[in-house]
Amino acid sequence: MADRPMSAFSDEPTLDGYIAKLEKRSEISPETKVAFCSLRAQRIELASHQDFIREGDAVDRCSFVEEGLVSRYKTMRDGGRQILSFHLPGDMIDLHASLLLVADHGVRTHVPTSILTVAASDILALAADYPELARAFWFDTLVDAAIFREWTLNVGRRSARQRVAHLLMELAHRYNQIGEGDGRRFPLQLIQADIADATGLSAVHVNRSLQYMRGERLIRTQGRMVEIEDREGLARLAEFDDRYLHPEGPRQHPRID
Amino acid sequence: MADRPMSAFSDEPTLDGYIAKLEKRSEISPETKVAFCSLRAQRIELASHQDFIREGDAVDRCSFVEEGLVSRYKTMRDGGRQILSFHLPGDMIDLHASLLLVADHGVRTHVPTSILTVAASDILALAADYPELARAFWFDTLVDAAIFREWTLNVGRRSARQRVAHLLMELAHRYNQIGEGDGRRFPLQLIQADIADATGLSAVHVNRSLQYMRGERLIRTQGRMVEIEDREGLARLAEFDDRYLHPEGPRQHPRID
DNA sequence: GATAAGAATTAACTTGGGTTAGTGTGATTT
DNA sequence: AAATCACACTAACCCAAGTTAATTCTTATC
Repeated sequence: MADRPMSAFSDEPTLDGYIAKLEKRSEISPETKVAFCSLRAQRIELASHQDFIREGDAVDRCSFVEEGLVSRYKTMRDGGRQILSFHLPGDMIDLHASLLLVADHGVRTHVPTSILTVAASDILALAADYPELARAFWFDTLVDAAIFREWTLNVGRRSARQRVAHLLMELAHRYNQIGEGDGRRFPLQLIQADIADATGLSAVHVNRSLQYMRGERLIRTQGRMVEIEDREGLARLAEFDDRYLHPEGPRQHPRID
Repeated sequence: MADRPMSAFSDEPTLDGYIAKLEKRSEISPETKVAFCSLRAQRIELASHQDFIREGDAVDRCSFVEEGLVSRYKTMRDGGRQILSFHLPGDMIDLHASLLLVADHGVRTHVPTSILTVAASDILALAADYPELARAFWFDTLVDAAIFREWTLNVGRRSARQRVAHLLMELAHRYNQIGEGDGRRFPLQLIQADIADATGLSAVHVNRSLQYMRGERLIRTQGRMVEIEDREGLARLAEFDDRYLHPEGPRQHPRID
């Protein structure tokens, strides 16, 4: 958390992070921006490894990560956990709460995290009034789905080393997208048991995989920071292709009258 | 295919199947229905095990399954395939084509299949004019994402037997939703290698898993038909909970002015 | 009804990753 | 500076699932 000092938090909860993300993808008119930013948001501050939403909870608010790191996960009867996605600052989580009524998965933090929540009904009303936003929300949902597909491939068909390598590549890319690091260095705010939960492996085997990658000079770690030493090598190992992250934004000017 | 005779195909491609699906979830006004059904659709007839879309293809049309069965999949360099989802008659596939430009996965048939395609720009224009439809498309995308999440759990954390059992339960439910079978019997239009691709297993191990389930009197098979003998038992084995299929439709009357 | 092709099944053997039960190690707390 | 805690790391052993390859069984097709 050293990179983003607590002093950066304004007292008034603002949704600037998400707007910044939208603007990277397509132009947003000033009116839309004003309307979105005037949503009444509530800030929630959570400690590390805290449940924010539990599976089965009724949900009526959508949430954004302002600062920190959260994951969405499902659990098995035997306690096994599968992490489904990670959400970095500026990400909207639980956009689905706007249309679905019950959470089919949990959300929890991995570091001290600040979350902003907005009433789902406000999001829907806004989507009805500003087609630009409706499209942006839909696009967000589509990218979400694309990432889930890639994760299904990851845990379904890749070897342990590939799975861990792929996760590291994804995180490096996504931290880069939000302006942290250069696509090679990023703060790995996860313990090895978390990586295991995300990759469908045991913590012990995650450790073995990380050591293999260090031994092959693909990555280096110093404390919580990861540095990708050999980008091509790691990408080759992971069969990583960043297209599924859809950094380019939605199709433009789609209306043909 | 015996259940749905080829004669059921009208000569004019119609999108009735999808409309029927939407109407199960929420009321659709007659005008919206007319507007949707007047979309210019093209029908494509495909043989069994044919690629319809290949990974990396530029996509500018959205497609619906009229009759048959298709899957979306990703492939590995070594030829390994991971099926990401199945699509039954009435399902919209590649709704994401309306906003994303390149397919990040392939689509192929498993039996002779008839597909209807509509220009992505027409879909977007319609979504802009009929908020009802925009919401329906978004909801569809959310349910899609929910199914991908469940599949990630399936291949990431469940045992081989559980994975296969879970897939059978999902298919039984979905065929039931579209009025085929009673939730116990359904046509399994997949070879064991397909099940392997969907569950992240080898075909041999799928065979072992199926035999286990037959031995435990959980399922019975006759040719391509599967009958679930012990619904509770299979659900328990699979840890199946149908909520992720969201049969209930989207949140109603969400607008609060 | 012979032939061929496509699937399902079986068996023998291998292996990647899980499990258990530890031992470091560096940060906090007292 | 001892004690505690959380996490990283190791080693020994095990097993679920993969691999290969041969053998039925089914289904089309001629």
